[in-house]
Amino acid sequence: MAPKSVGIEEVARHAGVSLGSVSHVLNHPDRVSEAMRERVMAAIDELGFVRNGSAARLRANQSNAIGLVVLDAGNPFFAEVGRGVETTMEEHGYIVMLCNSNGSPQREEQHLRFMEEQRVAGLLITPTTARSSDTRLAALRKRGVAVVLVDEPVRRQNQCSVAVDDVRGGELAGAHLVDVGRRRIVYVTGPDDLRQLDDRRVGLARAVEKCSEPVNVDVLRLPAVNSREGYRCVDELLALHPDAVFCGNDIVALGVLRGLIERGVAVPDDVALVGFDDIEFAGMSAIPLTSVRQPAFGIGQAAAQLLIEECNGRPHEHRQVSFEPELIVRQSSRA
Amino acid sequence: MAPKSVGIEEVARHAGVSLGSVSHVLNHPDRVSEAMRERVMAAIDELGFVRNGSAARLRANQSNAIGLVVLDAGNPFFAEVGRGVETTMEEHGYIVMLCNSNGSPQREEQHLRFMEEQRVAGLLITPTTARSSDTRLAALRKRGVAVVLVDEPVRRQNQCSVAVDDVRGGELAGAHLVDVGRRRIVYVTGPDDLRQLDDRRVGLARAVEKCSEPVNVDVLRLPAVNSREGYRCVDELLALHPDAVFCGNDIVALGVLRGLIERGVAVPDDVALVGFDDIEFAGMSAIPLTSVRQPAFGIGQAAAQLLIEECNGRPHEHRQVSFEPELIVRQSSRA
DNA sequence: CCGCCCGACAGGAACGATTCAGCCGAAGGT
DNA sequence: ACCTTCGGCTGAATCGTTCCTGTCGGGCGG
Repeated sequence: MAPKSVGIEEVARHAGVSLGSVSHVLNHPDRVSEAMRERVMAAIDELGFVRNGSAARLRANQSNAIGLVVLDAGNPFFAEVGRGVETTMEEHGYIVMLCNSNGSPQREEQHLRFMEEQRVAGLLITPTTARSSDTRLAALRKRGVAVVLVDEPVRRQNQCSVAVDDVRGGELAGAHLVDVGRRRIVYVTGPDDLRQLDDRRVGLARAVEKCSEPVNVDVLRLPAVNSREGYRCVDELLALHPDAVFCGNDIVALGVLRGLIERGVAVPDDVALVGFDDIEFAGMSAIPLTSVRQPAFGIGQAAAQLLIEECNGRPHEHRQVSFEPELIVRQSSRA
Repeated sequence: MAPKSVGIEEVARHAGVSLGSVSHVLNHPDRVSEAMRERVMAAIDELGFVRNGSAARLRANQSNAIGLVVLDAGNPFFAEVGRGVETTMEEHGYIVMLCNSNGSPQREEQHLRFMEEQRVAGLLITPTTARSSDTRLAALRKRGVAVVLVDEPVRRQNQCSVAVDDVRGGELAGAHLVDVGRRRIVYVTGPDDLRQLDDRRVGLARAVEKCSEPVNVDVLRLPAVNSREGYRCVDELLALHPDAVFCGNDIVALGVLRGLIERGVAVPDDVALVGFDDIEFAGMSAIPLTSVRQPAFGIGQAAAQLLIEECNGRPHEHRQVSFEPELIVRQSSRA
């Protein structure tokens, strides 16, 4: 079937030059004469030669690809982060391989191993759980792979990271809900090991403590953080008789919102609703959603920038970039 | 700096066995004794060995990775297709590399070349434009790479493809709008070379022709197919005085919807609105959006299935899978 | 005119895993 | 007791590039 894949050698023969010269044309066009370049290029086109990246990397022991492992590629927030990463990486000649861990440590593990086998130059990752990822990431770093944590806070000083202060974000949301007079808040979160979601809960709790009147906070834990689960949990949610609901992210909030509307619950009059991320659709939902904005695109860009610095191996100081979250108040929680 | 990356040879030495045996343990665990396997595994763990995928592929000249190149990774429709692909591929031990062409042929070209250099086993692609992609895809196929077109209709019989009948989808939408008494329809589309969007327009035109009364159809072309552009174009859109708007996809429709609402246009009374794709958020928007559903997850699964068949090289007959679109009527276009 | 230097190219040794032919020793058949 | 067989293992050849070392010829200074 395969028409004897053509290698650099055949190109050389066809152009009547040596093997090494072909390589030079490809990698150091400035070091060869014009005539040579043209001859070789002609042969390449004619034979339809494509360089074998595996062989090249085997020899060079590094590639121009970087890996991006996200928690949920279907979440517009991460899609936007990805766009930021790609934009920056493209400018620097890197290729981005996007992998989706779907919040599953096993899948994450699988992807990381693959990346490691591919000898990627660097890795951007939103870890599923700090514990499970730490050892593998340490191993990667020891092997010389640059690693930048995305959407993960300063844990230790020995690594680069980009994050939004999730606690602060939760606090903003909580303070706002208390402000508009809510006293029975339910926090809707996901599987118990997602750090971001937990930090937001902590922030909420902190804001609530500052209130002079007593405020009740319940937590509703979903098996997965997506619209469907948000929609499904509404009965359970209403059983807690909240006057406000704060969701760990917008896609859950949108699911919840739909459920509330279907049951005739008035938003925000009966129940105020606040999400997190401020994805594009938050402002377009049935009742425009109050949300805590994260600068997704900027996060991606910043992470890519850090990774590039680290890849270039300059005497590199690990840095932690932190973005401030911003509360965007819309109709779903107005007084 | 890298601590002398450990190779298979060092593992062999450490375990006191031959180099070939280590390879056997990794690739044909059934052909070696229990004792050997344990010894080698211990050495691997101890040294933190990770196989060099480049070397392996160089020798084998094929990998277990497949590429997925989509038009817009930020569009929930493609995200869902991606999920379908990943789910199926994972079951068969393949790794999916997701690349985003963002509708740009250059970027697509860049990604395709990268994939080719990587010697991926197969490729799933939603081409930007048929013309620009055709020659490169043909080259890939000639080189023995399986290629399946995603969301692209039966163009020729010599390739696999998975698609939804976009013309039919457009027809469904058009017939519906005519049914609910609309006579001044604007079709909102994107850059002129996107096949899907054009097919939908053709379907719309076909439906309109069947109407006994005269129906006016205008076309509004946006520079990009996203919410922002949809939102921006509303003034221009309203200048055409439509009583119905059909958008090439849901994300544009959601942008348009937001613009209409802000301007106090009553939906569906003044203007009926229909989208395409039926993404998850369509049903959750300010005014639930009528949309033409595509089974995104199923499309991804089917495409992956075809690709796997083709990869396995069985005497493979190229097949074209076609899904039927389904009109989901919601409030945005109800009579 | 001779030697030197320099640019342009040729040739070949890695890179690390795979795989195949071959080897060895034990078990089984005659 | 000898030959065959077979499982389990070894070692070397191999994949396609890269990059370093060598060679060759021409230009230039002495």
